[in-house]
Amino acid sequence: MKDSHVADDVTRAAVELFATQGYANTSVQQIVEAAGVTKGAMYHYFESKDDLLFGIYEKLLSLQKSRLDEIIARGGDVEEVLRAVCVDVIETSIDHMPEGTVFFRSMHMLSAPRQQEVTRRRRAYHDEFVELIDRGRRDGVFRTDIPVAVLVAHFFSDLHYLSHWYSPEGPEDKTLVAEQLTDLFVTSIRRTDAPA
Amino acid sequence: MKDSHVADDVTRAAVELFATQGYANTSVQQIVEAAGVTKGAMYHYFESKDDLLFGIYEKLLSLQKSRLDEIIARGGDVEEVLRAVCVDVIETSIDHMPEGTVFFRSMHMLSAPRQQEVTRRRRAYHDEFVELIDRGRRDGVFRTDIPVAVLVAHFFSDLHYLSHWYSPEGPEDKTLVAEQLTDLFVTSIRRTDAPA
DNA sequence: TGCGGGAAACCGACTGGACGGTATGCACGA
DNA sequence: TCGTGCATACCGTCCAGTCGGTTTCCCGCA
Repeated sequence: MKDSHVADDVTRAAVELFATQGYANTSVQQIVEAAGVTKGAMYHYFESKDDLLFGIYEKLLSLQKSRLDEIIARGGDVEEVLRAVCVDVIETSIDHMPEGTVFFRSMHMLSAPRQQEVTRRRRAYHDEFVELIDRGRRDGVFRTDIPVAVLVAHFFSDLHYLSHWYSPEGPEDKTLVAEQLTDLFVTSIRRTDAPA
Repeated sequence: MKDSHVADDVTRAAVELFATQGYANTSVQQIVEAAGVTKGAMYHYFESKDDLLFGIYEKLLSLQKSRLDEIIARGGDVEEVLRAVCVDVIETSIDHMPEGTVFFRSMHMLSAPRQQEVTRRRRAYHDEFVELIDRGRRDGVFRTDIPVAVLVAHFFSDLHYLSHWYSPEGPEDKTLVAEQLTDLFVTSIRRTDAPA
């Protein structure tokens, strides 16, 4: 996958179609027609249909990971950092909703090795997130009566579900929703009683 | 779709295969082989592959809706009822994890009219859930600074995500996780300040 | 109890079409 | 004249669904 207007157009069309119809229900023919190119052109830039899908993941994963790193690198109060991370990843997810939809819906359609690669990259994000919460727990800010795995899953679930209910054309404002979901999460994991 | 050992076996095999390989990647041939029957037998009980998928949804939706109705009918303190509803639906989801996985992953593979039917049934559940939270708000128990839609989505997201992280063979106990997730949710939506 | 017959259950080879991927060739700029 | 970028026709495969045929089951009747 290289840079070119063909590759870009194809990727854009693919994301759109995969998100609305699903990966399996979208033929390569449909994609190239929507992108206004021919199959030959497409297969000149991509090795396979699978390649197309992986490219979408690749881009989204890189983006989110680099944003996470950047926010954490800025440092500061744990709760503030966590809030910033949450708000940012929700907003980014909303900005890339079609990609997100495809991501969660079609990951199992990838070839096994590529699925592993995606899982590996996601775990990197996951682990950094866990570390952040752990820091908050050591500082006595976050509750320790619930396993971290559950806490983390509780937040990631919101990201997953976004594409199932949020509509950019709807009444809810992007930033507002991001702050509201973040607030719900942070409120629920904050320690309220005195340390044991 | 009628009752018979063939129909049951086929359904069971289909759920299992759809959950692990995805709907599109599973051929009818694979299903009937796994179920130990022939294609002819299967097509005697089901109209299409699509029918098979819809049957899975149908059963899960009916089950969860009837459990919801029953719990609400018992009545009682709003927060207690909500907790019971949440814990129950999480436990049920865990008990039927393969169905849930298929549900969230392959709904878009259904024919348009059947997708609508599923959406309709889900909305029925959704609306009842909203009503419960609204009651809690009127009673001054739940916060009103966040739209109900966001609150509800925040909970449903946990159900969706379950199949992505929870493993019945893992260290986490089903009931415990259900209670923990419920607690996180209820804690976050409870009103903490005095009414405005 | 045995029999006839009709319907329901079941079998599995086959078909028609879709689809991912390829082979071949051409245009054009360096 | 050579390579890159692309067009187009084509191929092999796979698979949902069908269909003619066979077996099993059941029930009325002698």
